[in-house]
Amino acid sequence: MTKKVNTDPKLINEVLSRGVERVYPDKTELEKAMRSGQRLRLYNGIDPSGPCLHLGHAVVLRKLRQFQELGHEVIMLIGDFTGMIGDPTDKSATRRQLAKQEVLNNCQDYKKQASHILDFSDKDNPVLIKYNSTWNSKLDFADVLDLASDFTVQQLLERDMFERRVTDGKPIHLHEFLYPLIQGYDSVAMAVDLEVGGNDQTFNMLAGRDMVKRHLGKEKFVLAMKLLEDPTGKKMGKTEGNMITLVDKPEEMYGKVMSWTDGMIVPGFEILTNVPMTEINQMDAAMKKGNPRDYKMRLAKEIVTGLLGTPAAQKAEQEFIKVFQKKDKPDQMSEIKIREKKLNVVDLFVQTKLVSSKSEARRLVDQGGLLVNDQVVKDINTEIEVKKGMILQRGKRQFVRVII
RNA sequence: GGGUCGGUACCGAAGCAGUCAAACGGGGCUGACUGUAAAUCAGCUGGCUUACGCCUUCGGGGGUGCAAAUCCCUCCCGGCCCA
Repeated sequence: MTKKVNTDPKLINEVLSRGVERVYPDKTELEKAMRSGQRLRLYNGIDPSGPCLHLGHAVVLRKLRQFQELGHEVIMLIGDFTGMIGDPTDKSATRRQLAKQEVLNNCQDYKKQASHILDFSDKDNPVLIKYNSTWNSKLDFADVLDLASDFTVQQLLERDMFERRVTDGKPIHLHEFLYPLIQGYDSVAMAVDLEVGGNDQTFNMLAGRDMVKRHLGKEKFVLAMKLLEDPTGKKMGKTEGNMITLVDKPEEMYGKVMSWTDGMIVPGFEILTNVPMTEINQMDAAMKKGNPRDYKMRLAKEIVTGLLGTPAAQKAEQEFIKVFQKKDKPDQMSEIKIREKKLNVVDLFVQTKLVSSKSEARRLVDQGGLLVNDQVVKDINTEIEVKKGMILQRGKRQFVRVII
């Protein structure tokens, strides 16, 4: 506890309000603690359900980064234990082993991906990585029962997700029910002062707060972040295809941001960039008169810059203007070797993997969605002479270059 | 343990012997339009086939029948109620 933390009230206020949905028990209490010079230990837990972190994670990680910069002790917790028992359909032992391997694989790259945002190698105050299997796998049944006695069934049922499932007559598995306990125990095991997470995690984070109070006799603050979504509640690319992951190419990131609804622009600036709030408010006002597209382009550029740096962002923007505004071709596209000299369109596109089946290729030809060197293919019987450098295109955004 | 309802395509959800590759909604794809890859509108959305048509699919397995997602048997999984 010799390390100094920054107690600048203005900075603290910014950290505790920007992109923040709510602080529990309340903001002033946490503010007081931070101003006192106390070095807080805080963390965010990541569920290793997929191989890639995405922008939703970035929102929370960015908040952690701000705490790191203030000098607080930041932990990135990987929920490898919780992740392993996560899927209720996996019942057999062999499947569970597989799941374990998968979870490990998923975790592997998290550090690398998160290092776009967090600093793990800072000499004075690096972000620490922990795995919750470290302590969870040591608990025995008696320990679990002891922890379980902290809560009543009614308390756990309060979670809206459970409530809904009960009214819908959907199953709730017992281990899902215990999730808040397991997650809450992380807070106890690490003896943290603060947990940061998305507001969808509020229930679990608060369960942890209760447990810390009971077992360690201290306050654990909870900071719930706003989620990445349109203010109208419209979800923002939550489906896999549209989710922006931290391993996406800059061009992809930029393009995906551009496909967000206009309503996402202001929240996006708030939670994913460092553009000052005053400026964001100005833009908000200006946007109502002008063309939101330009502000969205700035947002896309800011986001890519924040994650991958300025050069990448500039390139991505140029590419976007080229391909989508001027309807030109991208500079780089994937390439494929074709052996045959002459092929039917359908077979040709199947080989490039631009389409997944012959039927799909036929459908797309019907719809005018397949192009060879800018020419729309009109007839599925068309024979194509395969030439080097030939450009095959599906729809507006998928290209492949033939290299023979 | 008893009763009862249910398991359908990527997801949600209709269908309950032939006209079912299976309504509808979401998602995805393509097109038109546009300031955008937004919104809106239109089409498409199991596979093979130029097409006629054929093949695979409705929890698993086995039956009945000219014909099954639809009926019967059995197994697996779940909801609700009773104990």
